[in-house]
Amino acid sequence: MNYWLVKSEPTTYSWDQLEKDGKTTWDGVRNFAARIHLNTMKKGDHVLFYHSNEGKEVVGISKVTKEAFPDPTATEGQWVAVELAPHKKLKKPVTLETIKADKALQNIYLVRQGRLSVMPLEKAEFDHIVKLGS
DNA sequence: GCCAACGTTGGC
DNA sequence: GCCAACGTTGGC
Repeated sequence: MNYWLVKSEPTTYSWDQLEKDGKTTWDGVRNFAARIHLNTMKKGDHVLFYHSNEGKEVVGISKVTKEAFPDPTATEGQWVAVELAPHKKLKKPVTLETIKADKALQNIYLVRQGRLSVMPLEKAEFDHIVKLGS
């Protein structure tokens, strides 16, 4: 089992929308590093859902329900998408501020490399964020 | 293959 | 709305 974090601007696609839809195709990723991560995702992996720009907080845990397949929105290039479904909403969102202030989370990509939209997490880091949110 | 210029993302 | 950071592109 691997652990991940994906970002979305809530004005584009929010956690609430994911809960309403029941599942979604996570497409539109056009970044080489992010693509490698999408390709590594396995069915059942847990994925933290982060709202960028508005909120700037981790709001829920989603699950990979379909492993990487060709991105239907890509007209050129070998881009991939996965399918995600909501798993559990965090009782209280974990803000970027909290994460930045937490010694155990200093090394996650979210802090070190703000622009990456799909990133891996260590199990300990994942568990820690979930704990902060419960 | 290097590096400058440019575009995009995302925090503030 | 601004700007820093970083990825990508293109000229040499």
